[in-house]
Amino acid sequence: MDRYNFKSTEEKWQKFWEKNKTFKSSVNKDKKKFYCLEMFPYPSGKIHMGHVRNYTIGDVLARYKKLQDFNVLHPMGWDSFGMPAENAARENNLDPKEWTEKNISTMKTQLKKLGLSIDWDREISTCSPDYYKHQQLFFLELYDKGLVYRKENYVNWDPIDQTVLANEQVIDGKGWRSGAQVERKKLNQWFFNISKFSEQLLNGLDGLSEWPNKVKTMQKNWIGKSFGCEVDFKIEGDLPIRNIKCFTTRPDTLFGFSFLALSVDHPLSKHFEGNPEFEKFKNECSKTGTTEESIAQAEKIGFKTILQALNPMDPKIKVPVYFANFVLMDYGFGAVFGCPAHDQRDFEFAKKYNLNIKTVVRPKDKNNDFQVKDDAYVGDGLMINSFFLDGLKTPGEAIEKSIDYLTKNKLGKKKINFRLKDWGISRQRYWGCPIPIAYNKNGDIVKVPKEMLPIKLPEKINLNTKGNPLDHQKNWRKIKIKEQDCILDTDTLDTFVDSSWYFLRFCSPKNNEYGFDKDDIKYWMPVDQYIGGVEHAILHLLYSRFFMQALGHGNQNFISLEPFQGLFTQGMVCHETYKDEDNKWVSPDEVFSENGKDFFKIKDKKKILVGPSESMSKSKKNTIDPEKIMDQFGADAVRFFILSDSPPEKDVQWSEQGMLASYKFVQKFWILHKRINEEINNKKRNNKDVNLTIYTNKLVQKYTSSLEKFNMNVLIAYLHETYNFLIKEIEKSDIKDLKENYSKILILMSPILPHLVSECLTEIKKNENIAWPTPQKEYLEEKYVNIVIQINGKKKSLIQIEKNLDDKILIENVKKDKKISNFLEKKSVFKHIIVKNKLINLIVK
RNA sequence: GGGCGAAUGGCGGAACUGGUAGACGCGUUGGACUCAAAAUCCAAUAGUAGCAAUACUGUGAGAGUUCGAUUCUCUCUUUGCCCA
Repeated sequence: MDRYNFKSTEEKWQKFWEKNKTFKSSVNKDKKKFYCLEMFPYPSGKIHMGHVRNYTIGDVLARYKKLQDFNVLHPMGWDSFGMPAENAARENNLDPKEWTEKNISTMKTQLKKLGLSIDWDREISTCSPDYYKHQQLFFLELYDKGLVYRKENYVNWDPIDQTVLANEQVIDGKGWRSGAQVERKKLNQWFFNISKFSEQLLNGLDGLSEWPNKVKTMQKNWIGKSFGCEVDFKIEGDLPIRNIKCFTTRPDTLFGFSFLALSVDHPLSKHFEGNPEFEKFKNECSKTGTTEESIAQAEKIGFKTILQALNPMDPKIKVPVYFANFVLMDYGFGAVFGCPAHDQRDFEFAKKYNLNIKTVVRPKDKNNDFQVKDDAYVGDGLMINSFFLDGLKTPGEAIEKSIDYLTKNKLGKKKINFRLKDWGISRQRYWGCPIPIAYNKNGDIVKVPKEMLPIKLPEKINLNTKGNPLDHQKNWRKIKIKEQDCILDTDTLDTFVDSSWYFLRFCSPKNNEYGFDKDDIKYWMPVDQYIGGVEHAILHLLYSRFFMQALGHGNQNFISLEPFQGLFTQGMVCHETYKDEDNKWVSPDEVFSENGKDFFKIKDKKKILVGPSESMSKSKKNTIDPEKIMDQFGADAVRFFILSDSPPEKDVQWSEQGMLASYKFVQKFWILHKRINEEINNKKRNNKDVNLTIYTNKLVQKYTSSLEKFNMNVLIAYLHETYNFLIKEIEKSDIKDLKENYSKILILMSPILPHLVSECLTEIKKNENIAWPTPQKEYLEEKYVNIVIQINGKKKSLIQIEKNLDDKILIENVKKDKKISNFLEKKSVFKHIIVKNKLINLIVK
């Protein structure tokens, strides 16, 4: 018999879908819509297995919903601005645009080869002026709403590359590329006022019932709402400063107050300018990066001032005021009060500068003499040495009472603080969306008028310059706005901005006037199911949620405030890692094994060290090229395998044997199909065997519910099971039933194996309608049931018996069972528990 | 250090609201076909004892709730992710 030719069949169907625009979508208010979206890829060159997994999961869902007669929107685009293009271009003397476009074209071909049900007419690319023009307009809109502002801020500065680094580009305090010690530097930067929406973004999470709790918790922690207190400290000393405000979440520990620490950027610092000691200290501070981690790890250092701060709880207690490297100006008020006994960081600082350490909280199991010794005590407990707070539980009672006291005496007040900071969106890069802002001769901000948008990036420029390449584009920078000579801002937008609204653009990708059409998004939004990697759990998802808030801010026409109704985060694709004797990574292509345990290099037969399975990455060379695999086994088999071995939310191990098994399934299913088709067309059999009908109806039910729950690996198990069942049933079943049930089974399979099934269905169903089956209740109910017989809760036997049998008759039957009667010979039953149609438990003594 | 999750055969993993643990796949073993191999097909496959029917043990460890716990509660161990 002919083997299944996946190559020609897959090509045939892909052409068919493209020619017939099978997956084209348009607004149709008579139908229920389903917006299925996978995170769009960065066009890095080729697709990788992570994409295959992500897009297969999404495609299965999209095809399933389409078969359920939803109006499905399933688009695809390119997150095409970003550093890799600029780096690649610089290294190989290329143009980022050409590099990006070439990659897009390669990857698009590869995605089409996977057989995805994408509406390619809606394809977008964020680096296209057609896209970023609207983004520039959004920027101006937000500027008008007061949600964009400019301020001086610290950045991670690489002194060798003369460039700003993102936090993740700082590794162990050094630049990822140059290896230079990263410095803190002040730069003028644009910010989105995301913190204005902290409360809304936090509360919005409660409504997202179809999001994983894990992601919601991560966002919650990131937003970091804390209840605390604003405290006013009176200051004594020779400077014209009489008080300093500070925020704290632990006002209960004020009696343990032993120093006040200020950021070197605190307004007070202006009194120390020119002081060489202070300047030296400030310089020292700038050597610490800006991440919370680097600050936590850095040695705590301080600069003592001549000032003294008074304890608001007891003004007789006076403590020194320091500048310290671990206090940042953008948290609280740039000032923290030090309580060394109950904060490890303060503890280290106090030890270093020999400051008083007074214990004010004791653990519940210690008495009032408890003294902090080698480490701060940061746990819960009871207050001690704190006058009117003594004996109160902390946190809780003690915090409440201390805030009451401060409020009554006008020394402070309750305050809510958020950890979420405003979103810095300026990047000193070329390959990004230009900021539509210019400056006149006086340096005033001048908005680029709407008619002049887009501000296009200059093309084919020299990238081998220090710092921001756009700084060197003197001609490009010149712009005349309302008769004024201005120069353009040279920063570009963080690429997270590009991805914060692309899901809106997909609703109206061709709209020239605005980023989207109001009616289109009213119909399509929100995204019903969003699918992507958990690595975007915080930033991308939070920024997108912010963007919806910002667009809706003061705009009654914009209703949909949460962009993603359902969220699914899939796990990574892993593979074993290989190293040769020189400790160099070796790719799976260069390795062979005869027994699956010992591996050798193909080239020189030398032994290979097998390392643990890790997520596929180019640096560890443990990647598998999806295109090669598709050429070898076909898209359907790859789709089948990538879903088969693990639940989609967990990591999956790539396995050559598993891949081969999936390929074999496709092949043997085709043979089965040929046999069934032969039966249907040439045999006449009319009998009352309902086994197949019962099986199919049960399958429809459990298959659909597993699919709804994203248990795709279970779907694959059901398909194997179904194959094993069909092969036995094929010559027994009534022909009409065979056709009907087999058609249903094919439709269940079609989201996973779309090419194979399309081919099979044309033979079986000819021109008949194709729709997702629903189970027929009469076949789900059974006459006979299996009753488990337990004795003292342990399974001893199993009987098949009529359904809904009377308890008495059931017990009689149970006692007749050989195994049970043997067991009961010397014992007596004094109780029984019956779970209807399932189980009987005899309690025996 | 804090938060969240996970732990089931040789391996990946199933198990509905507490009710037959190990579905399905991989691997392994035996058999059929073949001169032979590959492919394919059939069978077995949690452990221990037994020729066998069968019996006992068994879901990281320990306790608890229950007629009954992989599932619920507590403690611990290991591990993953996120935040620090």
